[in-house]
Amino acid sequence: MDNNVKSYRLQANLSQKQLATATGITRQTLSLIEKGEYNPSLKLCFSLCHILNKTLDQLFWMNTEGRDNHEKNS
Amino acid sequence: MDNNVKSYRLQANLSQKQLATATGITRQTLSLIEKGEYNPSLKLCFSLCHILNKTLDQLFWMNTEGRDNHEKNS
DNA sequence: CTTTAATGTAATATATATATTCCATCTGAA
DNA sequence: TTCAGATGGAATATATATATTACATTAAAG
Repeated sequence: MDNNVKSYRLQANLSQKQLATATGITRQTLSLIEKGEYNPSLKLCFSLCHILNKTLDQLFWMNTEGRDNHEKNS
Repeated sequence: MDNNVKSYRLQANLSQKQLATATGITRQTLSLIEKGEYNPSLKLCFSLCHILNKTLDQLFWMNTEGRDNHEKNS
């Protein structure tokens, strides 16, 4: 459940409270999401993507070496 | 909550039952997801991505004209 | 005409995401 | 030192995702 939400939030110069409010969730939920201790719904992920102007892959797809690259050009 | 799960499942020549079992969910849940009447958790999305060998964006990111392209090259 | 695979759908139960409220800690500014 | 913003964390309540079970329809195969 790791993600890039925190780094993109900081890039956008937003506090947890600001991002949470803009996204329509609570600060506590966002805090747990950033810490990777949460399993958010897809709809919530979309909301975060929209506010941060990123795609799902940018925010949530961690390309570790364990995971293969899923052959993006196929 | 639209997605490309069904088309990629058919591309992989899998039945709903086969994909659901491989993913660790029930056929009913997969059926509702494919029909867009569901808000799956991110973990479940990851499982589907893994089995179908696709990324989150490939399976769940619908670039309609309503949604902007989030400036992928920034 | 049966049988079976594939899919849609509904009712209920359970697990868990999310909100709400509250408190603690830290940092920077007055 | 005091105060306010930012964050982490816990307890409880509510909403909803998901499983389970069951039944229906359609199409293909015997």
